[in-house]
Parts: sequence; structure tokens; C-alpha cells
Amino acid sequence: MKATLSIGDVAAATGLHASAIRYYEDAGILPKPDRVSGKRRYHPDTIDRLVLIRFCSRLGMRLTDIRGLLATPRGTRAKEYWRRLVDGKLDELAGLINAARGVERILRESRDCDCVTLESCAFLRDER
Amino acid sequence: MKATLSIGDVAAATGLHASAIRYYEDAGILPKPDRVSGKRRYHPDTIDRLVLIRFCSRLGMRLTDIRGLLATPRGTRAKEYWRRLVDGKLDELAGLINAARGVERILRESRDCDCVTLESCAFLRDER
DNA sequence: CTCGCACTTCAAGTAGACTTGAAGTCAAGC
DNA sequence: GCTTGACTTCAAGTCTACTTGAAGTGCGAG
Repeated sequence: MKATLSIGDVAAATGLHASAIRYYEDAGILPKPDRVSGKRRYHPDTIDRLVLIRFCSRLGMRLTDIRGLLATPRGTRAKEYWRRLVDGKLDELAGLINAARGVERILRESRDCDCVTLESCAFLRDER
Repeated sequence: MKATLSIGDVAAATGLHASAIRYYEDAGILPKPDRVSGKRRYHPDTIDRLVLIRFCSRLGMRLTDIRGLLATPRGTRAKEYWRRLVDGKLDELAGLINAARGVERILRESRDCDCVTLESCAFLRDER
């Protein structure tokens, strides 16, 4: 298969904006494609790569992490990298969920707080 | 009590940076203090107000919401405003926690995925 | 040949809550 | 009188992942 897809085709296929695809290229997570009279021409595999990028992105990975993942040689190394990424994310998420639950509890408790003025609220006494 | 505290005193008492306190003033959530030869002098009550601001901020409220809360007349109105804020936040948090749990599940499942190449991973097949 | 569209580059804008930097002022201590 | 340190203002930088805008190019259709 040749590099036949325009940036618009790839954008349509992935649901990304063409500008985002150019941005990924600039950011170094998408290889520079061939050009035909100045215009980018993509190999269909590019779509898979973008799907992977979007997948990771939706899981909360940063572009720098994704770049590292894509730059890692295939096979065992990539798996290790992936596991390290995932483990880091899982820790982060556990912390996030914990914090969110804490905030939820405080919100529920303070919702019907009977303090006369906000400044004298009992909840704020522990805040110092 | 008079307005006796310097911005440094207030910063030390609240744990905020002086620059943050100036920023709150600019943002209209902290009233403009008295000045002595050009320098801000704060009433001790300011500390309580800043503690309230930080409390709300840590609960995930935006400064615009906090500004609205502080601008609301004391008493019933403020309570209503607070409850609406809190209810909105609780909804948001429920959504956030839900999303986080979804991501957690996918991460755990994909962590030990046995695909040979990342691009051919089974997890990505559903991503189109 | 001209229209219009998809494409090109490069710079700048977006959101939110601050922080940082530059340049200058003020009062106290030595 | 000079240094020091805390203060002042105002503009600009930070972080992330893009989007938006301006100005220009290439190509197929009519």
C-alpha cells in the first residue's frame, strides 16, 4: 500500500482535526509523511497510529509519555514501558479518586451547614 | 481591631504567596485594603476570608463561583447559593469519579495485554 | 481562465490560577 | 547616607493540547 491519504482523509477517518494531526507531527509523535506537491500524503497505517494516540490520550496519558511509548522498540521493551506508564496512571487515578471522594464528603457535610455567616462556619475552623 | 497586617503577614498566616493575594484583589474576590504609604494594610478578618477562599478553591470551586458566593448577601441567600454550588460540584464529581473508574478498568485490562505490536492490540479495535 | 476548496506555514490565541521578572519605592537599622 | 528587605506596579510567562487566523499555493471543475 502506498501513501495515498490526504490529511483531510485521515482527519475524517480518525475524527481528529487536520490541525491536530499537524500538531502531532510538530510534537514528534507522528512521523513526517511524504509530500506530493507540498501536500502531506499518509499511509493507511497512520490511522492506526492515530487511533493508538487517541486511545492513550483518552486514558489520560500525556503526549510526552505517548511519544516515549511510540519511540520504544516493539516487543518486550514496549510492553515494559506500557506497564510502567499504566502503573503510574493507576496510582495517579487512585489518588484522584480518593481526593474526589474526600471532597465529596466535605461537600455533602457542608451543604446543609447551619452556620450564620460563611466566615464563622465550623468547617473553616480546621482550615488553619 | 485596625488594619495592621502587611501582605507578608497575611501570606504567612494563610500559607498563600503575596502574589496570589494581590491576584485575588485584582480578580475582585478580595476587597481593596487600606494603604499606608502605598503599602497594603489588612484587617485580621481578611485571613478568615482567605481561608474561606482557599477552602472553596480546594473543593474545586472556580474563582468566579467564589466571587459570586462572597458577593451574595449573608443569610438565606448565601446558603441557597452555596447549596447550588455544592450540588453542581457533587454532580461534576460523580461524573469525574465514574470516568476515572472507567479509565481504571481499561488500564488494568490493558496492562498485561498480550498483543504482539501496539498497533494490533485488541483494545484498539473498538476505538474506531 | 477563473472559482472554490483543500491544503500549506507560521504566529498567536484559549482556558485557569496563579507565578515570575523588571524596575522602582519606602522605612528601618547601622 | 547607605544597605537591606519587604513592598509596589505592570507585563509577561507557565502548563497542556490544541484551535484559530492570516496570507498564500495547487489543482480539479466548469
